[in-house]
Amino acid sequence: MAITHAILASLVGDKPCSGYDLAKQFNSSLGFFWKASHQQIYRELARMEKKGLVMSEVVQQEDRPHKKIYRVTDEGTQYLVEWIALPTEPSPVKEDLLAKFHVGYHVPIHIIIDEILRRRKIHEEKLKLYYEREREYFPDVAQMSMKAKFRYLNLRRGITHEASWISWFDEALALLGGAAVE
Amino acid sequence: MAITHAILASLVGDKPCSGYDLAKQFNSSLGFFWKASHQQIYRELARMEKKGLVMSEVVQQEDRPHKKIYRVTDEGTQYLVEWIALPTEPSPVKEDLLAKFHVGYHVPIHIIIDEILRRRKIHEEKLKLYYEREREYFPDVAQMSMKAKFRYLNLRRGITHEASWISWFDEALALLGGAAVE
DNA sequence: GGTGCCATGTAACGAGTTACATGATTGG
DNA sequence: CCAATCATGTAACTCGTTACATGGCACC
Repeated sequence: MAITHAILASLVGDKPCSGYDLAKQFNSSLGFFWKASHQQIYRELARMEKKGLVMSEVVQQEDRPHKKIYRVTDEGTQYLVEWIALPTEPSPVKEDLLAKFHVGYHVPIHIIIDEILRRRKIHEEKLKLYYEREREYFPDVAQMSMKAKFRYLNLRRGITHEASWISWFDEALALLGGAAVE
Repeated sequence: MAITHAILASLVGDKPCSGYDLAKQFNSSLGFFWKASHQQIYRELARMEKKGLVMSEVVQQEDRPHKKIYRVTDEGTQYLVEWIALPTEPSPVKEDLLAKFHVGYHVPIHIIIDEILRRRKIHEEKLKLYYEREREYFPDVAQMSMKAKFRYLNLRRGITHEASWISWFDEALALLGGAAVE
């Protein structure tokens, strides 16, 4: 029962929108806390509507396919608020790269080093993107609404997360004798 | 196709063992890169045996239930090594707490603060545990076998991960005006 | 003419969780 | 006597991924 919460949080925290819009958001800003494919989102929205947590309205558009806009019902809002008050455990870890490291000494070291360099780049690009967003959207940290503070903190979580990966990659390269990062 | 890899990595990187043993390990050392319940592990082992990736042998014990010890076949080893050479993407993010933050301004602030303090404690305890293990098992970083280096790096990943959470929690407390951490 | 975006979905499968079930031994 | 540990599993369900399907418009 977790993608339900992510969808509710999105519809309440931002605004009513279509499954298509949600799918896009889950690949960008909402991607800080959740990833989901459009198929999963459509299926879940249908279920949630059956349960009365959201309601939909079809909107016709010119020169474009129709949209099905979903909004959260009172029942859905209550459900979300009650959930927030419940304690949450850290999310379970699933990280392929660490499984590879567990047996890394069984393969030629250059395979590992190459993979580290490749992954490091990915995380570095993401970090750069987050820093840009930070400069653009949150220039004045001292003067922020409550809503802005929470959004800022989510972005900051993305930043600390990516930064911790990068510092670990550098540690790994130093220990395994990989080439210096340009 | 991912728990397969985690199980193979465990059996190859440590030693042949039972589903029960695997389940325990997935809650401790292997827990750095994977979490799995015993039900899931038993099911997956059965599937893997059917595919020929592992083979089992029943071992009778005195005063205890029998054990079914699994070991990796040549085919399984090859499958694992080939997988390691493939690139891996960062694991998808799913973090309830950030979904809560997305709509955090809709609930009384003390609920959020309490949850931050509770979660911070959990991560702090884990970090402490990891540091102890670091001191105990890896006292001499300069002199390590290849295998030890990889194990050490996985532990270090746990450490950087937990540390990044804690620094973020402190940031959040400062911004949201929570009580100072004792 | 091809690629990509807009916008919806279905179907099949594999991954992961929760509940249920059994039965012996050890330790407080 | 109760709880925990050892050790196995089945069944039912939801979550998540991959593949398939449709069809129009915009841009190069």
